[in-house]
Amino acid sequence: MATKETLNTQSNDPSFSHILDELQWRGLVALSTDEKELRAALSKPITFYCGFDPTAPSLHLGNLVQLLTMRRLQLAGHNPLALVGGATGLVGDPKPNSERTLNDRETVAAWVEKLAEQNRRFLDFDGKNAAQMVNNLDWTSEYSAIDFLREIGKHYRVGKMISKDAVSARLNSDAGISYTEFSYQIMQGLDFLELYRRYDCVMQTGGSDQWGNLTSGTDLIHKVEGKSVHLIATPLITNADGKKFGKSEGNAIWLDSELTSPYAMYQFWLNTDDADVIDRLKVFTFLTRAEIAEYEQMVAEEPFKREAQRRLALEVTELVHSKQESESARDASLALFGSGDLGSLDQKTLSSALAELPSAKLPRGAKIIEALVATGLVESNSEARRAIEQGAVSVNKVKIGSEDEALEPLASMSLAVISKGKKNLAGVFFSG
RNA sequence: GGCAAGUUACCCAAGCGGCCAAAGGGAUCUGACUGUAAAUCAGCUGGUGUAUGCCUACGGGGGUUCGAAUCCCUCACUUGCCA
Repeated sequence: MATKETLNTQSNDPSFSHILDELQWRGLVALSTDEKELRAALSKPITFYCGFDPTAPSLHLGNLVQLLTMRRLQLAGHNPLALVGGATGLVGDPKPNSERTLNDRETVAAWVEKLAEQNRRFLDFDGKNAAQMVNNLDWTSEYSAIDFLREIGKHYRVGKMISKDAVSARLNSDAGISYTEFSYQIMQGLDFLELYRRYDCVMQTGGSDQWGNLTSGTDLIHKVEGKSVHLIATPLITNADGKKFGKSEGNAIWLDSELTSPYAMYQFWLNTDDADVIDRLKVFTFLTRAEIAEYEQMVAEEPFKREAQRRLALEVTELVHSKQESESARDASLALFGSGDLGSLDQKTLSSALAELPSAKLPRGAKIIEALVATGLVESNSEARRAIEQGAVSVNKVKIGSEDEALEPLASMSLAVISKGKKNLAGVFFSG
């Protein structure tokens, strides 16, 4: 993968003497099992795992928190197992408000492949403490219902299962909960047990919203094997303004460049709130404590320069995509937002900037409305008209007053920049 | 298995024969102010495009009626109580 070189540049901050100290400083430990024991366990190389369920064709920023936590642990000498939920994805973990719709087996299997592929870009699968990929379908598919109920189910008390947040929230909601989703915690417990047996895996990491499912495994191992194993739960990343983190225009930010372009990724991070940017640098970059302290000062003294946001955007875009794509995204952002005068840019700069944006090929003389729809800036003609009425639409940075105005190419070029609002830009390439 | 209540747009939720493309929140989007920030204020939010039109939409299907989100039947799902 193109990001192998990026992996090689990563390291933990040597100013921390214990990996747990660094994780805590980065705000990555929301909950954990007994800290003393955890600290002791982490002082020598251990094997740990984190699971990713195939609920979509790509991982998103929430998963990136997990991936980076795993990577930091790997850099500290521990052995990561990246688990893809070929089995748990067929069942579905309980969401707080609604029952999931089951995806068919082919879809889940295809998504498993995609998630596995993405995992390979964030962890090192070569070298001395190489990561390994595991799929829980490998050990669950061989269980018969009877074996499952006798060997695993017997260790679970319904009272305790019901009291877990994810389940009780659903029991108290209108949606209720199916037996299928109710059983999810048992499957996750089984995963940990199997990995403990097969790989001597003694720690699991995951999101704090999964705490109930994480403890399912430690409890099971304690009962069956009489051993204490460990957990680290990362906090749910939230924004200072209370809005959901990791969404842009209501859509998730995906790690797959087909779903979220490097440019969109860069823009997302560039728009990080001042109040959040330092926390984000800690969680999503490998900058050291000292470097981040410098940015903290910059944010306090000259927030309008947005140095921290720029660095954050560049770093994370490189991490998720590549150095080259990250720099292109940055250059495109500078070109399109910078001077305000697109005419001063040469065709080459502008073309490469537009390549980062959604775009459409249209015949000369096409209507502005057509361009808005064709580029995907709006979803319907009505929405396009509404946007124009609201004064949201510009062509080549010049505001459009009426839908009848001509869609002119920029200067002597055969392209135009069309925008809805300040941040939604698209390119139009004229043919003929 | 029985009884009761419920299923409304992205989410919550009102409406209980015509004035319903559906109140009110929330969320997204847009404008102003700014730093591509936050906060604040304002506006939009089914489609078609200009027709007091038409199409689609109040869980699915069927019916009553000039007219149904609203009444009836039926199916599915959800919740609660009883078994």
